[in-house]
Amino acid sequence: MSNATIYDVAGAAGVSLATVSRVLNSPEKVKEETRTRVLKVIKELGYRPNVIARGLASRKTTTVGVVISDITRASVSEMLGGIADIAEKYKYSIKLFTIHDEADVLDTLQNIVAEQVDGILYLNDELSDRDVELIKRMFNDSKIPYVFANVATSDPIVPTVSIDYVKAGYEITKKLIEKGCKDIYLLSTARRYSVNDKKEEGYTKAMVEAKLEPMIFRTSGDTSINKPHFETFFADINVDGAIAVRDSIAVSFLNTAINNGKKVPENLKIAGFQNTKYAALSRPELTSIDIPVYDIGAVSMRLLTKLMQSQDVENTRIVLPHRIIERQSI
Amino acid sequence: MSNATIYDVAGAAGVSLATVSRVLNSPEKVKEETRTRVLKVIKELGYRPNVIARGLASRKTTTVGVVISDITRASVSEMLGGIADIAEKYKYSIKLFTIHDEADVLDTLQNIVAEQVDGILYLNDELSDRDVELIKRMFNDSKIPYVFANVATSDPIVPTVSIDYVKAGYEITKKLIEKGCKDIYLLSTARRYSVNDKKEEGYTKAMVEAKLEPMIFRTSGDTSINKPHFETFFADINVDGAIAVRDSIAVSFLNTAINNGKKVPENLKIAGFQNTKYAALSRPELTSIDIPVYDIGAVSMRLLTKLMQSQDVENTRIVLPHRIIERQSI
DNA sequence: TTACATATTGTAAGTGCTTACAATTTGTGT
DNA sequence: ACACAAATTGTAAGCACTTACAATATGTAA
Repeated sequence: MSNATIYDVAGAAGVSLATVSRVLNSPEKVKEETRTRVLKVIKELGYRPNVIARGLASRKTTTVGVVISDITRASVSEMLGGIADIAEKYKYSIKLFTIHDEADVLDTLQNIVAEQVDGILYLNDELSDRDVELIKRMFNDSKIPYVFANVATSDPIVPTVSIDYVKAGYEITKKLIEKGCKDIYLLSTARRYSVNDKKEEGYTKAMVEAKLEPMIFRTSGDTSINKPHFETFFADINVDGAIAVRDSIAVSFLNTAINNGKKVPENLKIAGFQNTKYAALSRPELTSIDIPVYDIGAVSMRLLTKLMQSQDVENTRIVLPHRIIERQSI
Repeated sequence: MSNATIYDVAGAAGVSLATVSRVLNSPEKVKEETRTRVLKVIKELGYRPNVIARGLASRKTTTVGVVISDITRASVSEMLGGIADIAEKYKYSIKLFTIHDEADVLDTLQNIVAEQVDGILYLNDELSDRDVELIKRMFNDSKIPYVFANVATSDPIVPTVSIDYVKAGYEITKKLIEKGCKDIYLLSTARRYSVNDKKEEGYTKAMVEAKLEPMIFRTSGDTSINKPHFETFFADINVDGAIAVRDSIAVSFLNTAINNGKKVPENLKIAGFQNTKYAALSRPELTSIDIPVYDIGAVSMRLLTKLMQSQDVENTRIVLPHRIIERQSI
């Protein structure tokens, strides 16, 4: 079927292959009459230009590489949703690259470059400033436009779409303090993520301002691990407020608390981050910082398209708004 | 940097470009000595073959297309995880294609074919038999190997990796009956999914066998919609057992039930499907059918690689095992 | 009608690789 | 040292497009 080539079309339409190519790429350069004739043949033959050949000849693949570490995380897949929608709109294809921390990052990136993508979207909230610097240099060298999505970096140059995690951490902490909490814990991950560091920064700032002692409890993001961890927590710790860096951690903590006789929100107020489905599916429902993950994906893809088409971009460091979704848990 | 071409390598190594190509593609055909020399130059120049040019010349792109509808669903992203891991192992790249029901499916598929992928993985539990037939014909025409992942089809030929959803539905229903439930509802989606139809089939079979009345309640998969829906449910309906086609629906139902004074599992036993994180994060914890979603992805990708390399495949319809994870909710 | 600008189309040279085939080198047995 | 086969390397023709440049057709004003 649709394995017709541009030659077949040219032959059937009685024109040269260059004309067919023009009909597809710069139709205004072709006389109306022949254009419609060629288009008719194209439709009849079900012709679709071979994307690979086009990519080789034009040195553009209309493909973007999306680099992710763990796709199964809810925030990542939702971001991908936003990316996919915008990519489709601008006719870009998406090539997925997973990167593992054990692996040689530079090596993987070189592979990505060899894939001839037109641009790269890097989603990774675990990136340190040093990583960012490394990756940035690599992409600059190969002159491929790139955008970091949901990466907290202090580099003032790299194109980034994210939210102000420090502010978010500060605000939710302040809110708990206003509600009368004194012993507020931040439930964070054992492994360091740059965005979680920012949340911690905001939390700490609010606590110190209120002359309260900041207390960070680190555990795993895995429910089966953090649950027993939380069990021991209630045995000997005094707590009337908790902010978790992820909703799933917050819900796990909330369940354990209630099983240990705590009343939420009366004795203990809990909030999460991300406003995922978990928040709406807990009992009581969880207060959470809504992070526009889908939008982060969509906006970063949009920014990348501008960069790829070397349009002027006024601001390459976009901070999206967040807001506190107040539910029953505080 | 790494924008060296095969000519550069050939020049620097003092061989023809054909030899360089051989070093990369069939190293046994080139003398040990020159091979090491060429490899050394390759490393020095940081040369990586241009994947696009290679694809054009060899008519193989070592890329698979993965077709999905809604990537944000937990089961989909987890499947993608399995796919990505196996793809990496066999050095295949992944190109993502999202397909919307409003859109012209055939048109989208033709685009995918034009992308010159070596194989296609179709993830979509919403597919009807008629859809499958259509898609199958399309792929056969263009001679591209394909595998359906997590699609329930009665077609005996199409390569598929899935689980026995009828059996799963039957088993969980039977389990509730054994535990003494009489008024067991199946909570399904308003929109029809082929896999949900299978679950319903198994449920109905078990109910009829036990001389109980099968009752299917259809609602949205969206919590904010099904929650009020469930509220009205308890006003005038007698129920002592519920099986939901998704964990998130089960948890939403469970929360509403408890808020309406039901005791779970004493008065009401609830089970879900998929054994996602939601199941472990509900209170009480949710019994659920564990569906090896990651494995479905991994196995289907493995099957596809075999098909792409036209290896003999004994069985192209793979049924993976499921099992009931019994927790506190039944 | 002619000269010239402009619109339209065709020709052919890439794009960076693979691979069939030809040419050359090497090794073997005599 | 020679004939021949096998191993190794090189030459060149694609692969299916894009695009600069050339060629031709068309339109306009004098």
